[in-house]
Amino acid sequence: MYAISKKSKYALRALAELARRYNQGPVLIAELSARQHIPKKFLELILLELRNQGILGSKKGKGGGYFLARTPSGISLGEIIRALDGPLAPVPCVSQTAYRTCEECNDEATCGIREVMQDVRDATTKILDQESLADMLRREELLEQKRNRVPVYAI
Amino acid sequence: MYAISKKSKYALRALAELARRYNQGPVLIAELSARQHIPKKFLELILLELRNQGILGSKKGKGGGYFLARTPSGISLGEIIRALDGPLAPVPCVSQTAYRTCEECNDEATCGIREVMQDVRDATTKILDQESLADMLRREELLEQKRNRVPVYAI
DNA sequence: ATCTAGTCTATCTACTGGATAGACTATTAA
DNA sequence: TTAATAGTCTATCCAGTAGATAGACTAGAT
Repeated sequence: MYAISKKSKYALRALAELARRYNQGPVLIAELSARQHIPKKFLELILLELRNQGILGSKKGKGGGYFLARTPSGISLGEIIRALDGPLAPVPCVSQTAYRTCEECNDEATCGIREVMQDVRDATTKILDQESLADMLRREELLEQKRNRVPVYAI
Repeated sequence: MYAISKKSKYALRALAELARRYNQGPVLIAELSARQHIPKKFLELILLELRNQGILGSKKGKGGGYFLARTPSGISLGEIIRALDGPLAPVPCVSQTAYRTCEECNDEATCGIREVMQDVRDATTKILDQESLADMLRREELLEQKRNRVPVYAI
């Protein structure tokens, strides 16, 4: 089913990098592309979209580049994914941000599928809307520490 | 993002109908198609696939048709969706049933995105693998009752 | 035997995800 | 003020998939 597109995944990685370097000035597309192994031209489109959505800011000319428009704790993963992949809901009829009726549903009010899908939506938005870029970086730090405590004894 | 395809949605509706008529003999594709407003030829493919996966049984010839291979409480929504749409995981690198490494991930063990997506996967599989067809029908009954208790006073 | 109904293969169209090319424009440092 | 730099935008492109349809084939019931 694979709900997250490559686009969003690339975006998350690029934004994580920008969050790590928050307040250290603009970062070049070329640099992000190289460090995160993201096709440069594709990344351009992604960053542009994120800028239009108010998540990123940019600066042109020499010394320019992209930077977070807000603090890393003020940007949620849910917001990022919604910006690029649209609504988080598994089916249109349970979307909060882009509701659309199922044309063939005999009666939406008593549809069991819908109720279950609503639960799924609630569960995923709860996670993704709570989790900020800052939270995600914190997770990475913890994972890093954990790995260092459990070294792999191999040559 | 819309994780559930029409195929799965059609399947859920058809299976709900078959669950409602469990132990009442085979049901014709044509009848399922008509009652649930599902394109007949498309439904054929879906039912065939579900049969190959051991979720449905079929009987040929006059008086034939499709029927549930197991009891409605023994078939989970997760199983159905997996059969038609593949793994429930939002990204391949957190799938239990079809793990695939992210080719460009610098270090999967410390990937924050991955950890969050794991949480999302856990949350959705918890719901979908717990919920059986029987549970879903029960939900519909409850919704029905609820509606009858809150009548709409309109002409 | 023959009718009925499921099975299977092939095919089609439209759409979308992922990606690339290249011209254009704004900024800034020299 | 101009050359270099770096972001912006539009146009495409290709492959794969979703959704759907057609028709021949096969097994079973009566």
